[in-house]
Amino acid sequence: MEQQAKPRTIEDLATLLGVSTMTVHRAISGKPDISPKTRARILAEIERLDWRPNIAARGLRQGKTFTLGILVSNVAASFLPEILQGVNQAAEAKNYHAFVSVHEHEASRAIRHLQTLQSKGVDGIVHYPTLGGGEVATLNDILRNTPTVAVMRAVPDFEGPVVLVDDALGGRLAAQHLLVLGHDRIGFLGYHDADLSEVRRQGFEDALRENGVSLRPEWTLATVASGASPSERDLDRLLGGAERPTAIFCPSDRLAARVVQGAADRGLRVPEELSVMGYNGDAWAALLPVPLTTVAQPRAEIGERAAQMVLEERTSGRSCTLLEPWLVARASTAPAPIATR
Amino acid sequence: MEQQAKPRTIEDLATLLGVSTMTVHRAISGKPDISPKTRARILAEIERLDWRPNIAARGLRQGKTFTLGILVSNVAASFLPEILQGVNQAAEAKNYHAFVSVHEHEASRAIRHLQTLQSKGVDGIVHYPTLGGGEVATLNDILRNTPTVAVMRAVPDFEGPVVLVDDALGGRLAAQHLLVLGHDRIGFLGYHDADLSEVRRQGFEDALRENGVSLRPEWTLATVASGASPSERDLDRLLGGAERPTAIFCPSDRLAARVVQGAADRGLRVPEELSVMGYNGDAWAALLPVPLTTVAQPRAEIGERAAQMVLEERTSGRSCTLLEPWLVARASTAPAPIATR
DNA sequence: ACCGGTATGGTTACCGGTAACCTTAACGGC
DNA sequence: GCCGTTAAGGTTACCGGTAACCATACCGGT
Repeated sequence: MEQQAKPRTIEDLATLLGVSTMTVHRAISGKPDISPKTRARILAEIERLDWRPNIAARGLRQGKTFTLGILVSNVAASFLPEILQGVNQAAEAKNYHAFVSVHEHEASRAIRHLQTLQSKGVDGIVHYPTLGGGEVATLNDILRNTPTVAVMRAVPDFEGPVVLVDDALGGRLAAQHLLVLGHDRIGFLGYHDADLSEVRRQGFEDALRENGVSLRPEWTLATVASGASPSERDLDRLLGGAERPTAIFCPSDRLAARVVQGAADRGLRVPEELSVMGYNGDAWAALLPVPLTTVAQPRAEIGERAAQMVLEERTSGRSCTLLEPWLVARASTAPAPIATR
Repeated sequence: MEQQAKPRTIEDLATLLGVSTMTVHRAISGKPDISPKTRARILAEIERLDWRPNIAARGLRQGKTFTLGILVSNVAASFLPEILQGVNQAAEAKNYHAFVSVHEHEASRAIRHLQTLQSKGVDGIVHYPTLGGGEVATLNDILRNTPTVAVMRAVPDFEGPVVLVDDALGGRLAAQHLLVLGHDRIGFLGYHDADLSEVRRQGFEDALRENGVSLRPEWTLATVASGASPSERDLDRLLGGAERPTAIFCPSDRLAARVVQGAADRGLRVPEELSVMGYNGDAWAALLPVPLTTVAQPRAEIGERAAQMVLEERTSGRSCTLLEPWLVARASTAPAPIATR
């Protein structure tokens, strides 16, 4: 039983089958000018011999690689898996292959990866921008040749399309929820170095004010470094005084979870004595001892939209897709306690 | 001020500079037969014009792409970010570009991605196997042409090299820790569908037995589906009886965290009345109200080793690198309480 | 003046596919 | 019998780089 040598190239295969490379090509590409019988025979042999074309060579000739590059800082970010899933799905639906490049928060690496992606000839790039903007120049440069879209975060000088979730609206939703529950002594604990935090706070505050409730300055802290935890001092300021809020809004679930814990440490019951709201809709936040009320985002859809925009080719300049977050009410919020002062 | 057209190909560039493509090539490749002056001039122009070669074309000619593909189920898995970081670093140290392909736990997608990676001509593949083995045939097939290494998990029929952490040793370390603390009423709560869980339990049990302590069958549960949480029934069985263990070992931090919570729900103090051990060294486990004692793994090193093995080309058949885990003692374990029975 | 060697650079073919174009045989119509 | 048409397939050039080989100028030595 002689083992047939595996054909490596389309030419090997053609020789093996006694036809020309073009005929093989017609069989695999669905192009006409080949008899159904011949096509069937060739496809069967390809299957049997487990041959696959060299995608790089095809891409070189066609000027198209059916490939989508995704550039992110780090896959640990809680919402990235779902965004990637969205991108993947939209890409595969159009027969594209999507892959992820990680830059670990280093601008030089991000730039290098962007250039590599372009050099590899990807048909589009989806970027989740987290760097201060050190890569924006490169990004704009690449944008001129390769469709590129940013997701989740608006970058000041980036000239390409963006897919965002309306963070101001998210803040408003949080405010409405607390207003309906009758709260009027309300605080905020956010990040000092994350633009998202500020936008969410702004929407939150606006909605409160429109309803005649003010966000108390003495209970409005934006002191935490993103990725860090609030200090005990911050928690004391919010929860330690005789005078304290009945509800606190945080622009992330992580922060909210810490506030809940800080409240517990100080003997405050959540939600009976204190309502706490998070943001993001992280899955783990539903599994906490006190499941968090939060504002959720359509993560998979962000990815899908981004992929679609990138692949639709209409380089119609800077467009911005704005998706809507929604409220997920769980156990960390409750009607405001009767004022006891 | 006329805007100079950007050269797209090496030929455009050569024409623009009044030299041949070969001279440009010599400048960028570091090959000899070019004067330092000419090289400097060309490199300067390349910089100025922001030209980069087409990597696909280069790869086609050289039969090498300086690219490494990583295939994983889902980037949400807690330890993947660090493994990816390790792979990335090792790859970049050798001027390779590493990227990640996600199959979302679907065998058909995994197979398709593996084939795509090979078709793209990657120089190596790092795979984190989570599927039941449906992709192993494809994997072995691809292995014949492209160096491939599996990480973290041993797959029965996979014929290529593997980088593993010694889970049995991890179990033994956990056992030793509890033995030193004087525990002899010990339980286990693990997964029923994860081989890792079983191996860790085995090592744990072996080390206990060698020291004359038995892992009580009535407190040894492997009932949880991986990814799920233990049922209240399971927790009751471990913690609810009058007769109960003084220490419990879990093969993951997630599980251990739930046990700690279950203990709190039942009025048991951790670690005074119950010691709980986790596994994985997840960062968040240090931030819990009771920081978890756990067995940590050299995650970045796993990635580095895998990348090195793949890139070192020595296709010396099935080799297996075994790395060692270590114990991280935190607050969830303490000396065994005085027996009160 | 001629030769060989070196320094520098150009030419050609090729990697593995595909687009554009060319070839052949069979058939039908008049 | 001749021509046009079509079905089915083959040939050639090309995508953008690079390996292998070729060409020229200039040098010192005899």
